[in-house]
Amino acid sequence: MSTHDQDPTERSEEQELRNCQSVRQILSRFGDKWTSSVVGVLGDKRLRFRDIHRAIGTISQRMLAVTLRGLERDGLVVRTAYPTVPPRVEYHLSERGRALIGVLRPFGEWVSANHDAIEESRKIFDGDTEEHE
Amino acid sequence: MSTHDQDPTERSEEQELRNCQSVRQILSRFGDKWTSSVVGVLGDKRLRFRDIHRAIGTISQRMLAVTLRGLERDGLVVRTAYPTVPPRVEYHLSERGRALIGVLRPFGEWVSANHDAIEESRKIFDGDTEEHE
DNA sequence: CTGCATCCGTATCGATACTG
DNA sequence: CAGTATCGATACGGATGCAG
Repeated sequence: MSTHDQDPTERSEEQELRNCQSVRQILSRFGDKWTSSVVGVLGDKRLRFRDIHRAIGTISQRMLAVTLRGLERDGLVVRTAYPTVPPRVEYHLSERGRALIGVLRPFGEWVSANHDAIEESRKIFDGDTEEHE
Repeated sequence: MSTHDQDPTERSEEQELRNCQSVRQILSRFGDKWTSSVVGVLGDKRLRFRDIHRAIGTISQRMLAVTLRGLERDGLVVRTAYPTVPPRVEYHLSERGRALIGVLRPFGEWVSANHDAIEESRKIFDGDTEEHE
């Protein structure tokens, strides 16, 4: 995973574990409740806080602020504040953010393609375990 | 949430939002604390509960059971129980599971490549916000 | 050996109210 | 407009004990 591994037998477990943690950190950011929606709404656009808030509709101001902070902290979103009255703040995806969603796209397509099959697996699984009662 | 969307001009947005939810569901499974470790340990092998437990080392039995149930429910892992005494249960990745980690690999490589840069962004961000005290 | 039940601490989320 | 502060509800994770 880390580099192009030419050692298929046994690459360093230690490094793989560390790597696993990094991957999980990013994955859990996108696995949280709002990040993917925010990134999806942003797309290639520059949007104000209010516009993102309205576009998503069901997110609270607090969670939008928290989500944007997290993305900004990782350098995936750029925040631009204009010192005007009333204040105006714009957000847009950084280069890094755009690259990341590009890498994530094949994953999204796979999920779309397999969504129905996964749903069915869940139904079957839930049905089977219920029969124990 | 997407049900009240009354914008007839942009139908793709609606579908994209629904899609977003599906993607997030899978993403949050892999974003949880243990799934990626379990999948990583499994690899191409068939392993018993106990072996997975030992391989990860720090996971509790409870969380391993919960994680495996979740993966099995989505059809990503296959569980095989032998009715012996003492019981013996083996787990291995399904075809679907293998396909999914294949799709996830480019993501993992991207994270490895950008891990240091992200770390630095966080340090800078945390340093800047601390100055407010 | 497998893995569920229980309890408990912590983290996350959401609603509301408030500030600059 | 763009947030922060506070609180309560819920979800998640870990330790322990026990059953099949």
